Order: sequence, then structure tokens, then C-alpha cells
Amino acid sequence: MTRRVVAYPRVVVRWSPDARGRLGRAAFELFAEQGFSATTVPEITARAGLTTRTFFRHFADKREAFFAGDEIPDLARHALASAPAGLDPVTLLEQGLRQVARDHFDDRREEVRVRRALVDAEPALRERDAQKRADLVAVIRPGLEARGVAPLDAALLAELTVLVLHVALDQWLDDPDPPSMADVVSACFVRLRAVLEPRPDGVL
Amino acid sequence: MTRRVVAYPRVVVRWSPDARGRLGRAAFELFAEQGFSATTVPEITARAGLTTRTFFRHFADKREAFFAGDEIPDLARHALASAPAGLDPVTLLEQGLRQVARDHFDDRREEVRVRRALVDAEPALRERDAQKRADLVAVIRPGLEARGVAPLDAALLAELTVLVLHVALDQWLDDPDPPSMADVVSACFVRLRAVLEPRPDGVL
DNA sequence: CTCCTGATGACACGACGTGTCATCGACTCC
DNA sequence: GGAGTCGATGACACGTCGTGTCATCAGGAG
Repeated sequence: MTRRVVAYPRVVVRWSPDARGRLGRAAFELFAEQGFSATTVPEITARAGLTTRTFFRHFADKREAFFAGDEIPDLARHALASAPAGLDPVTLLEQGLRQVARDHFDDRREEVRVRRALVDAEPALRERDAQKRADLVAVIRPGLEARGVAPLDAALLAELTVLVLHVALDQWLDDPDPPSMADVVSACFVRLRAVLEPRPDGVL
Repeated sequence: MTRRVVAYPRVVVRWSPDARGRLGRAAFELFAEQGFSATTVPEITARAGLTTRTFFRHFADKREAFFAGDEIPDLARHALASAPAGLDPVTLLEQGLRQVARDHFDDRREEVRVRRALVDAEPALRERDAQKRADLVAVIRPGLEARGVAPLDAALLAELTVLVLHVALDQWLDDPDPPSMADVVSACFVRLRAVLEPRPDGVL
């Protein structure tokens, strides 16, 4: 611990601060106003007061500007690493999803609806969304293995968790008068167990 | 039923036949030889003896040339529509997956491995692959609803089915001395039921 | 004072994907 | 058998995406 370190952040004045944030906000606004594919990168950078080249320094491509700021993977990593050892994985995952639902969805329904409408309207965004889903699986799976879950079980549970997150989100968004998303998550786990229950004779 | 209809297909000589097939094969060969992103559309069309514009008449984009010929969605549609009514959906889905495993995977392991290596090496292809997975869910789900499965259950079961398909495929490809993929599918269903079984006290 | 660092600007460029019109063999109709 | 239609392909222009490269210039370190 050296001593002086932080005097004051010494605001840089050469460029307006938070270039990435300005780009992300400008992008989202324009996507919402005129659609994703109808928005060009030069339009975004013009609104943010930057250049096209700078946009691609902050985002790998135009889609990433839309998905920037997704905190769920980091949350998942942390939750898996810091949960008490020996906790039943399914319980851990369900509680983790309920926590995510409370912190990221239950109080932002309208914003989430706008985002989903944009994704649904744009194949390019649906595709990236599907990839983000796979990325989350790729975070959860090794986290479970590190907790001692067998590889196959870890793969299935990681996929199951992200499955429930997405199905619950759809349910919650489509319900005109929905309960909390956390409860939708739990309801999904209940139905999941129910549909998988072996039927005696293989008929309904 | 008019009478003369099919004399002989009257082979068209103006252009070589099966333009789409030639494009798809040329694309796959070049992707395998030099990678997806290192292959340009003009290279593909040169090998197929066509022009760039024609490529985009047969495929929406470069990635579609890689995934062209995927028959699983149509198989799923047909299987769901033609299966005996009243069959337990989980049984139907598991049997359907086993059938797909036998018909499309068990005798093509090396080809499937090559394809997966290409997908893994290329983010653009991973993304499209994730989208194809979502597309298959979107085929199975309404098929289940048409069979009378409740909407939430149909969503969960459709997702579950595609989940098992992918997890089983990974297991089967990674196992140095694998059983038939059909059996891997069944093993996944077994583990799925096992991991979801409620534990008495929430600990391992 | 000088050098270094790091974010941005400026510019060129290849590749992707689309719109549009022309071409021309095959088929149909009369 | 001649005229018109149809459908797949070619030819060309064009806008956008995303990258490589070098220049610029404020602040910090020695």
C-alpha cells in the first residue's frame, strides 16, 4: 500500500469522458428510434461526438454496442465461486436465478421489453443473443465442475439453468399481469421436474 | 392430374446443373482448406463456376452456405405431426432424438467432427450455430402445442430436447471410444432426471 | 525538458451483401 | 413455327462493415 496514490482522479480534459458509455447510449437510442440495421455506425459516432474508427475500438462490432453492459456472466461466476461448498447445485442455481431475476429484471420490465422487441425484430441481434446465451452456459459449466459436479451433470445443469432463465423471461414478459420473475423462475423449475417425471406407460 | 407431365426432366444445358449444390460443396471444401473467414465469396464462386451475385441468390449469407442441408428441423416437424396422438411427449422426443442420432450422426462421426472443428474455430459460425439451435426449438415448440401440450410445458420440453441433442453430441464427439449417439441421448435423459431429483435437505 | 504512453482522428481498403437491369434458353400459347 | 413469358444467371454500381496504419497530442515519469 503506497501512500499518496489517489489524490483526485485528475479529470482528463482533452476528450469528453466516458467515450464508451456515450457510444453505447447513442447506439441504443438510435436502435430504438429507427431500428438496428437502419442505424449506421457513423450515425452513432456523430451523436456521441466521436469517429467511426473509435467506435470499433470500444466494440468489436455494431451488435456488441447493443449488448454491452450485460453483468449476468460476472454475477454467475462470482456466485458459483463464493457459494458455500457442499450446497446442492440445483438449489444453488435456482437461488442464483431468483437473485438475478430480482436484481436485473423485476424492477426493469419496461426496459427489458424494449430490448426484447429490438432483438426480436432483428435477426442479427437474435443471433448474437443466442450466442450470449451459449456464453453464459460456458461460464456456469466450469463453475459447477470446480464445485465437484461431474462433467456431464455440469453440462446438463449449466444448460438447464440458462434454459430456465430464458423460458422464465419469456413467460414473465408475455404475461399481462405477471408475478415477480423470481417466482416465474421457481415455477419453471417445478414444471421442469413435472414434465420429466416418468409416466408409467408412456402415454399422457 | 394432367397426363403427359413427366416425359424426361429435359436437362437444361444453358447452365451446368445444381448450381446451389456446387456452391455449397465448393464453400465447404474451401472452408475446410483455409478456414471460413479466410475464404471469400468470389473464391467460392470461382470454384463453382458462377458469379458472386449468384452465390447470394442461393444463400442469404456466407454462413448459410456452411449450414445448408440441415434436415433436422424438417424431420422434427414431420415426426411431431405424424406421431400417434396421445403418446407421452417426453417419450416421443427421446425416441425422436434417438432416431436423429441413428440417421444423422452414428454413421458420420468423422464428418461431424470436421464440421464441429470449423464451427469451434470461427465465432461467426458459432453464432449461426447457436441461432440454428434456437430455430429448432421454434420448430418443436409449436409442434408440441399442436399435440395438446400446455404452452409452458411445450416451451420447456422443446428447449430440453434441443439441449439434450447438443449435450449428447458434445459427449459423443469427445468420447474417444463412444457408444452409439442414440445411447448417449438416452443417458442424457437419465442424468437429466437424476440431477433434477429433489434432494431432501438441499445439500449434496 | 524530453521521452513515453494511451486514447483519438484521418485515411485507405478489402469484403460483404443488395438493387437493378440485361441476357438468353426453355416453355406455352395460338 | 413465331411471339410472349418465365426463370436462372451475368454484369455493374453502391453502401456499409470492420481493419490496418500512421499521425496527433494531452498527461505523467524521469
